[in-house]
Amino acid sequence: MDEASFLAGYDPRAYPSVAVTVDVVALTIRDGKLCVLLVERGEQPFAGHRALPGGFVREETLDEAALRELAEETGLTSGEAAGELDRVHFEQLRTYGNPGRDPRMRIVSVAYLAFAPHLPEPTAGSDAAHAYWVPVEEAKDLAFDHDQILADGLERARDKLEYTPLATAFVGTDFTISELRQVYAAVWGEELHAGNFHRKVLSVPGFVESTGETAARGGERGGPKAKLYRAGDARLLHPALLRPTREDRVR
Amino acid sequence: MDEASFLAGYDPRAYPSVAVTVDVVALTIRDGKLCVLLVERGEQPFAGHRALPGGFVREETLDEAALRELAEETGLTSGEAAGELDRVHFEQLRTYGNPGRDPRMRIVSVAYLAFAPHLPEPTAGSDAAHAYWVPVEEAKDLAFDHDQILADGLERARDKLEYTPLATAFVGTDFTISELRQVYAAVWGEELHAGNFHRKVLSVPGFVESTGETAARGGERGGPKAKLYRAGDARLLHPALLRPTREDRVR
DNA sequence: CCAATAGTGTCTATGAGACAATATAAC
DNA sequence: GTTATATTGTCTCATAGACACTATTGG
Repeated sequence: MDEASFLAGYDPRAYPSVAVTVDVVALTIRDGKLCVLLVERGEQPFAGHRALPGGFVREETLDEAALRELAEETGLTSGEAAGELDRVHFEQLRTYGNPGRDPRMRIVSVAYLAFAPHLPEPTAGSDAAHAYWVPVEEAKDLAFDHDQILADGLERARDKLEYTPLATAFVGTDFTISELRQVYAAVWGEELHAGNFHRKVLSVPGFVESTGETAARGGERGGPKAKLYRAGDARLLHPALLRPTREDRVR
Repeated sequence: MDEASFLAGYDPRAYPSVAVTVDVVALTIRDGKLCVLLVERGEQPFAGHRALPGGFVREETLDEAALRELAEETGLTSGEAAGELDRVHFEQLRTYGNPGRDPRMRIVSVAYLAFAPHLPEPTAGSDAAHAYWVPVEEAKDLAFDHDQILADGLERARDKLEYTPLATAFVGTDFTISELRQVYAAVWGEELHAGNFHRKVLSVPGFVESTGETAARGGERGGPKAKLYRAGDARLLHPALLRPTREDRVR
């Protein structure tokens, strides 16, 4: 029986109540580490545990709900700070709806993935005082099934770095090739050969384009001033930047 | 405010009622064409239109709901025919929840993608009498946002053929390289060079393994008897079988 | 000066794809 | 026999990655 004929004959409110929420895996890079935005839970269940930011879906699209939740948790809801959210890349990750994933009632949660260049630390005193960035390797024992959601989000992020220009969502509008390489290193958790990476990025059509400008200064410990680039118009990278040591992932 | 603290303070039943359904994009190959399973709608809205099979989620996981719906629509619910479903590859596609996607109420639908070797035509007289396989290029003007869901499913399927052994889900347990090539041709909608495809498939570790057997007979119009293979243990293809003419998809 | 980094050059191994060649089986 | 198909061979070009080298800048 299809959805509609079912609907025509039944009142859905007669069914056990189901709630729909969004949860957001928001990733950024701070101090060379890949970090995820977490909130502190003060109440049962999972009091004292950390969780992904999220909340109920209102009269809005799922995408809007996810963006709203991120804005609320980061405190970037107004003023010039709200503009920061414009550069955040958003995409739906996956939906989690196992019975029992929330001990109180049936909750179906649509998880989103967000990639941010460098959002500020949520400031104390705001609504978001209980939210903060945590290096992903320290984000363990999250509430509900959020460990799984985070793991799925990280896997997606690592995969998409290979064949999309997603990495540019983690840096400013103007960036050096080294900065881009550090994004890959942080997300993949391994160093990349600077020379080969440099040549490869420039060889992918539409990945980056030169601004003609040069960085204000060299590296912290010396080195020439790097050229600046901005994101190109490619939506897919071809050829892709395959990550090393993918043999493990094959079987 | 996160999901849980919100829950603690609010009765979700006070919110506008939201229903959760699953819709299934079930694909198979019949007569060399990629086909999708559709159901005929007899009632408003969208009476006379076709739709993807789907229905409400019950006290079960989302995956179970999708599998159940497919079983009901294909009539493969009992006996030896039910075993056919064991070889169906299932994966979650995406969730659709825009307000207004169903004109009657807020419905959030979790879409699934199913790849089947060769399911029988749903038999008349069963519950599934109103369901049938349709070549994807003829599947237009579907109910609700199902055109979009189908398009997303096809895009996913085409992508996954590149880097996963998904194509083996469309053929029997034993198959020839030519049969595998015809799967790629049907899903990608373009012919592939037989010689290069052959060598490439065999060069990917874990994609296929020889059975040692040979097909009972040659091609319909002549040719040698092909060797038989079965799916290997690879979960990802490396190197990938990149599809031709991907330049269009880059920008 | 010294150390670190940006950027380029070179070499090798591998894969993609065009094309050709050979062998086998249906009709 | 004729034709289509399975399978293998060969050649060329592009790319990945290892490694080396030069130039530039901060300290």
